[in-house]
Amino acid sequence: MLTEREGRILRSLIQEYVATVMPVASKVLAEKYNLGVSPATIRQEMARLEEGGYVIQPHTSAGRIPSEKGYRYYVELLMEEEELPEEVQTLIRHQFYQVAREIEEWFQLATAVLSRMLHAAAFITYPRLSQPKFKHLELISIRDFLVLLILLLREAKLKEQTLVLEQTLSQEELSRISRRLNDLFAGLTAWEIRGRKVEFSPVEEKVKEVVVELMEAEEREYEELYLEGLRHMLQQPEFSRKELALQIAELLEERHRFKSLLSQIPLSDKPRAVIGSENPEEAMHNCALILGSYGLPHRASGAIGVMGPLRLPYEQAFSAVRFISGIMSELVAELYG
Amino acid sequence: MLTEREGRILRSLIQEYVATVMPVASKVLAEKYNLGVSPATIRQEMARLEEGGYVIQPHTSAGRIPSEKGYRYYVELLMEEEELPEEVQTLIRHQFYQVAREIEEWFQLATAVLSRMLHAAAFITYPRLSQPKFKHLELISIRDFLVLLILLLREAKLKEQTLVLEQTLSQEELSRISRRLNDLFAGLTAWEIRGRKVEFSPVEEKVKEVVVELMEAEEREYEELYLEGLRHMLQQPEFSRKELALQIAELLEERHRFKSLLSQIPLSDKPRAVIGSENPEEAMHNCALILGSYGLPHRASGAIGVMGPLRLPYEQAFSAVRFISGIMSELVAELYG
DNA sequence: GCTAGCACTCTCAACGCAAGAGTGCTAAAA
DNA sequence: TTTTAGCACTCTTGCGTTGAGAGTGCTAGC
Repeated sequence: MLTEREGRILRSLIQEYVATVMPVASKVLAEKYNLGVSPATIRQEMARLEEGGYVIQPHTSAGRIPSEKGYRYYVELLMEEEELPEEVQTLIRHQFYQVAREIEEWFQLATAVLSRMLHAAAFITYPRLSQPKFKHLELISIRDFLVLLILLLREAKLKEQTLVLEQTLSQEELSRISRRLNDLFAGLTAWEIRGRKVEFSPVEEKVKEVVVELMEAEEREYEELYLEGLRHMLQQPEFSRKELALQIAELLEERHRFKSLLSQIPLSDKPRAVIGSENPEEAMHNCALILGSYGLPHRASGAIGVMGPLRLPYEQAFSAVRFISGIMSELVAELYG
Repeated sequence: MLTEREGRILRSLIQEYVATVMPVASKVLAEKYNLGVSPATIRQEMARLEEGGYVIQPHTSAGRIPSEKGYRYYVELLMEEEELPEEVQTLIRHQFYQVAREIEEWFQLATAVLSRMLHAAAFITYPRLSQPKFKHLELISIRDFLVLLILLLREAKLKEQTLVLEQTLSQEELSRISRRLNDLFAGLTAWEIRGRKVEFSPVEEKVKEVVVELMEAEEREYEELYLEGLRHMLQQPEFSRKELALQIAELLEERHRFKSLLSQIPLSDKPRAVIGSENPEEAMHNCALILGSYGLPHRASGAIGVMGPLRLPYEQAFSAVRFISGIMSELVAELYG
């Protein structure tokens, strides 16, 4: 626990560092932030902050930069959380009501806004249910034995798959089958469908199998992930060392790695920060993540967040993520009741 | 037009440069490629190649590197095109028959194979028809006024859109409407649907409008693009200068820019190379593109290709793209008859 | 407890220098 | 006439030196 003055100095130091990306000297702190003490005093305090591990001195004759511990302390205790300015809020809301009523459009917009605002990458996942439920299926004859199965889940998630049947069926027969299965499966989970003890024709049996598989796959993992603004993140000077940038690019290209990373971090109603080596993924030890959730808790919620260098404008990031996730929640609630 | 010996030297030089990424000296050419002449002679020839603009000398005491013109000449006249080795072909074919019968899976695999094989980024677009034709539509009630419209086109492309109606309709009524429209629109193009002079109810009219819009949007541009292996490309030493790498990352993140770039280059049955400044997009003046097509000509064809540094293994790239596009053509033909 | 002053340390850019690589040219050989 | 051996020349690259500048830690006095 830091004294009040140590805290003030740490806060100023972080703000200055976030703005300038250069080690911060005692002199500039004394000049720019009216701390009411001389550089010499600040130097003494900084030495103690360093002892405590909150700041780091790259070399003897340099200023200090915040450490992970410093950022963590800042996020926890020093940050003055604020709402986005009213004008910005209306501006963003406006944009959301101008695009089409489609979840992909919202994703696109949400990530674009976050990414541009924070000069970081932004991402969002599909809203996900712990137990996806069957809503509707449709079978459409493509040609000969080939049939397209379209499966709609309760949470408005659409899946498709082509099937190869042993025999050719007319569109009428297919429609009859899909009507029957729609009646039987309405509102059920994958597990409940498996347990349904009814006589099925071989074709129906096959369709049922595929439906269950698709639903179980859906249960297992986050669905497609929207990611945008990688370029903003990689422009930041901390990623000028090429290997760093590559590690990140690699991680994000292997979507499943990033997705499984997200599912390791429990979501809460408030956005939380994952700073540097707190992150299970080694490639992200030089990054900070602000991760929030949106949607209807326990029904259809997804993750949303930004990813940037450790030197993130944390206040802004928190309020932006909070605000956008709020909007997304409203939109999702409106659409899926 | 180069003499036979100049050609041999240029070819050796390019091969050596592609392998080592360092300016090529006369001595190593004489040693490694049995050209039957001494370094001194090679030096004279290289001086003439440089006069002709086929090679460049980074500075006086360095070897030569190929210029764009040199690469172009190589691709046109010097390259010995060859098939991929038999084993590799069977290996790849095998992989294709192991994944699910789904176009996305094939895309994923095709780009992964190309990208890994050539250490470059690989991409593929959906097969596209000059005139998409209506196949089937489905209306599914979501809640209150909200309806999900699913539109399937002849070329097995699925589109979806939510509609807001003025009134609540039951699933039965929706099914009746979709049956009627399916009968009326079967096999028609957007233009033909517009011309259909039939009495429509307001709801039907609205659905028709959306269908036509979706189909026209489909006509206008390439559909979603699969891109993979950006990391392989950016690992190449020519992209160690950060700005270059960033330009590319930026270009590829703005998908529409890349797509419109692709539609500017006419597709032919043979893969073609777009080298450096031949590319209309400035950010790609340091890249080479090998661009092929696949699918059924004039019916459902898409673009497929790789993108790497100028120093691409051109023979391999051509044969790989040719081979994979062949496989994709077979698969598409099989699926869409 | 705070601060002015000063010595100390470390980085960074500039400079010079020597080694090495590869060429172009010339004169002799084929 | 063409090829080649030999050599001088040029340019890059790496390394060590040096001086300026930045920022600190410490100490003594307020």
